[in-house]
Amino acid sequence: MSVRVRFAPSPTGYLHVGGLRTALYNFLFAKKHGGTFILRIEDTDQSRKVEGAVENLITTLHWAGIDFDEGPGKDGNYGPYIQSQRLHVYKKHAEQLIEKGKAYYCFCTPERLEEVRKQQLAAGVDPKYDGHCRTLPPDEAARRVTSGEPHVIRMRVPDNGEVKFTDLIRGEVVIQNKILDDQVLLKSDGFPTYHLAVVVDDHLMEISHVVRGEEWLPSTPKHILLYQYFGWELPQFAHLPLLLNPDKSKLSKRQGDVAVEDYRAKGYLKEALVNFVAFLGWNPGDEREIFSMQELIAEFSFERVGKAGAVFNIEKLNWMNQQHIKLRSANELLPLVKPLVKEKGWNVSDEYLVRVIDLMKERVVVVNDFVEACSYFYLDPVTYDEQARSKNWKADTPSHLAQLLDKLKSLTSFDAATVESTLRSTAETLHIGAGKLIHPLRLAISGVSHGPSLFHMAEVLGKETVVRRIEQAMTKLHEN
RNA sequence: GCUCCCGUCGUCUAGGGGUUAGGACACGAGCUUUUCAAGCUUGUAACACGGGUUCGAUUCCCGUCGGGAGUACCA
Repeated sequence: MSVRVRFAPSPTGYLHVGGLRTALYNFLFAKKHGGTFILRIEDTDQSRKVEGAVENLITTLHWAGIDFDEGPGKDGNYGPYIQSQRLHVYKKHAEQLIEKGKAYYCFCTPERLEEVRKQQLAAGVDPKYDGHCRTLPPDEAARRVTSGEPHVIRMRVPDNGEVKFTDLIRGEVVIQNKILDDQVLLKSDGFPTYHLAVVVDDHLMEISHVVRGEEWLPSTPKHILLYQYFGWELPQFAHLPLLLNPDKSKLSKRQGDVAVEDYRAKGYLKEALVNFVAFLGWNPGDEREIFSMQELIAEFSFERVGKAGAVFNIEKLNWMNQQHIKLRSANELLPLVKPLVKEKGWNVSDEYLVRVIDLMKERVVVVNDFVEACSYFYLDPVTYDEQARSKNWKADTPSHLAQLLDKLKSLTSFDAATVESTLRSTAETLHIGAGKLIHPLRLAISGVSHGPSLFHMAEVLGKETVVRRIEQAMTKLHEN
């Protein structure tokens, strides 16, 4: 049997990192088994529809390297892939169930339902549909439907018995029918509910494995009942553990960023985010942690997916991002850094930027740090770190620096080694430690006390800039 | 409330009837070093609890507790 899996988000906003992981596991599983990965849009709730959300979803998935084989704009033979375009399909199937006696028309108003619920709650009973329309004679129901009375279609759940199924991740799960509600399948606006739409679409699209979040586990028995009512073969189910906030509740906005594009905007690499999210609930069984998409595909399996929820831990993501940045060459990083520099209005050549990236690569966490954490590569310092100044800028510093400046000015080549030997020989002549020149020089040319190798920094900055900044520092730091 | 799921360092996790319970992030110390990182070495830190089963349970069973999810004409 060929593997066909799907990622089926509702277009209610942006791609959530939890959604990214669900999509990723589906994708990995499909690719590993030479299967098909499908994107299906579950937009059956008109009130929650957000303009542009589908496009955004597709763009973000593509950014992450998760491309679908079938989906909106990429037709296989199972389209359309947007549920709002399949309304007639659901209606037909709901009616089929009515004919079989497995579903029935319900004319209860929302007000009555609300009232019933209230009473049940007050009486300490489980809130559940009371079956008011369950026994309506079919001809009467049909008459009321044709007369245009508002109605929904509900599934008829057996009063007893149980539903048993095997989840690829959780093993055997058993649920008693009697706790299941007569779920609405077709809403009064003619749209299906999730429960009808997934089952119908998963069957029609020949989905072999339903891989989704754990929040669907409790409603899976309803879906299984529907498969049985239709006489369809069951797919395999795999319910993924949830992604959690630091306080262990289901990952949500409010406690941090949840949109994939937020992480992208902050300068996280797609490789890092994918790698990180893959490891939230899965591991290869050994001690390797840094994985490429290809490696994930090669090694992924549901057997190695855990059952417990996983806290989304930014610290670890930061570390992984560093690792992936170090794995990339400066040239590969260039296209990511360039737009950020442009945005700042800084005008530097690609060649220069590559040298900056090379110097900073080992000390940034996110790509944005290439511009945020080292502005001295682009602008002369306007302020000087006070702590560093008081520690390293002594009374005799200006005269020492003046000597160094003279020698630097006369240099014909300004590579790191030359600058270093010049500085060291100057220190020797002055009978002072090299540190007496090194620290002030760093402060003068960068304004701060930390950063890449001083001599390489000087080389990249160039003689002209270094000379200018030393002179600036000597006047500015004198004023205080 | 009810139903279901889950429970190894703070976090992500490996492991599994007998182990010095392993790794990673974070944190501490050291080395390196012109600084900051990185890197290397190293330290602190975990089997939720109570009963069983067993020669022996962290591992298997039951219960308790804890956490989460679901309980809609939302997905």
